[in-house]
Amino acid sequence: MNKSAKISGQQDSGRTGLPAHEVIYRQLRDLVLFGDLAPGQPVTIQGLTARLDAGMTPVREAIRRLTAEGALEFQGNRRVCVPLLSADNISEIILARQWLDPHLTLRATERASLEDLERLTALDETLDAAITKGDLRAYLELNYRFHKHLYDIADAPILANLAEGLWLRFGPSLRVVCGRMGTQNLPDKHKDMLDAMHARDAESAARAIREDVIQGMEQVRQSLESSSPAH
Amino acid sequence: MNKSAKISGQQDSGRTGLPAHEVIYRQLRDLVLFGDLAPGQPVTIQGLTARLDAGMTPVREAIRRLTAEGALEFQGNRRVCVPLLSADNISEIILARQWLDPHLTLRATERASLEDLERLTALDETLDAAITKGDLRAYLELNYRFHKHLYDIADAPILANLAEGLWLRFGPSLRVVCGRMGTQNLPDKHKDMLDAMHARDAESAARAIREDVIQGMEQVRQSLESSSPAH
DNA sequence: GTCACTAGAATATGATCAAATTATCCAGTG
DNA sequence: CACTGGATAATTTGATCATATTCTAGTGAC
Repeated sequence: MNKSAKISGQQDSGRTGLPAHEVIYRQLRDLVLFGDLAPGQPVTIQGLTARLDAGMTPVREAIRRLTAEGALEFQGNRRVCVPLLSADNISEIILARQWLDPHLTLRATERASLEDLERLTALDETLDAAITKGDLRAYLELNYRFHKHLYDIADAPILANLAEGLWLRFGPSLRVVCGRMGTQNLPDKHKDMLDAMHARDAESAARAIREDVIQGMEQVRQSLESSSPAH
Repeated sequence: MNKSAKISGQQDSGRTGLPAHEVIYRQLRDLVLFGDLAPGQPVTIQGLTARLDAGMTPVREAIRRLTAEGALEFQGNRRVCVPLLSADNISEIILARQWLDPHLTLRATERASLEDLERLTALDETLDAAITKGDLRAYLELNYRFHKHLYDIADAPILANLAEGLWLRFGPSLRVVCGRMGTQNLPDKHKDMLDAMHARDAESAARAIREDVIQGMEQVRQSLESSSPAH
């Protein structure tokens, strides 16, 4: 009678057809991406099983994936934490995005359908609303989704994957910096970019995105530089 | 008497202090990197537990990590396989490496110690020996280690990580192409690059690496293009 | 300040359930 | 009578959990 007890075994306590480790991965990724986890904060398996109400195995696998993507960091002694980026690290990310984002924008401009342009415009308007309302969390998520949609349009899965990995790396630091400075003087070259895309002027669109990236990331770099000045 | 049987529970049947999942990860990564796994080949968890003589959990985690890095691919229906790259995929990788590798070489030239240069020279000589001997596997491994060491010298962990991820993606395809063409007309601009590094001519070194990358990767792209000609 | 001990967290295993692929069989047709 | 097509059964493989084991770090005593 107890031999066939409800030991469970598998998934889908929710309604999705997705495996649990996939669901947990996405939840944890969003936690990192939108700054719900602070840089330097330890990430424990048991803490996440409690926080996300999940089993140990799915949480383990999600942590492994995020670690491989650079969103989390092995601390040597089997501990995992959210990485603390140095100013040099940010410089690397700036360099990479300075090349990746314009290139993807170039391709996106050539391929974007009218629906795509409408979707981007709508996202940007919601983004503006979040800024004026001072809703930091919404800003971070919408800004990500704006760029993410741009990547998707570009139809270059590998390059887009690289770019997304960079977002995972600077997400926590971005949150800290924005939280420190408020949502006022945030960069928004999106309008210029959208105008250029509508005109199918790929070069101008790429240039606008490049400025958007540099402006935003330089603020992060400078903030990081002043908060940990000496080595 | 059997209750306390050798259920084991943990690691270190070898001698290393590394956790099993780390060891398995490296083994599986090398399998992908050096073409021991063919593109399209299914990767089963139970197959690997048998092949690598490991438990299920470490194998699972290794697969998750490699999947996150793009070395393996979820096939939707919970199956995992080695990715089959299209010519477009290779084009993306060429673009990225065309930017990444020269940049890293630039930095490496500025930072390389004499020991580093000696090590690179030694690696390249062993590489030449492998080519003349026609030892494909050794060529693949040494070529990787040559570039990897270059990345390490550059002292840019994030950019280096991106570059290594690209190697994982084209490793299996590279093996197929090289196996088809033999080890004769393989690119080797390493000599020019090393001369430039010795002279601390970073620009020339970067240019040499760029040609090396383009030559090698273009062969892969063209091979991919002819083997799957239609859209 | 060093060392032993303890508490807590991570690693790894095997058992068990679920799903997907493969193999098998039967019916209907040329 | 041989052959194709579809449905069902069997096997293989993946997903998840509970638990045992081991390592790390923190605590207190000497």
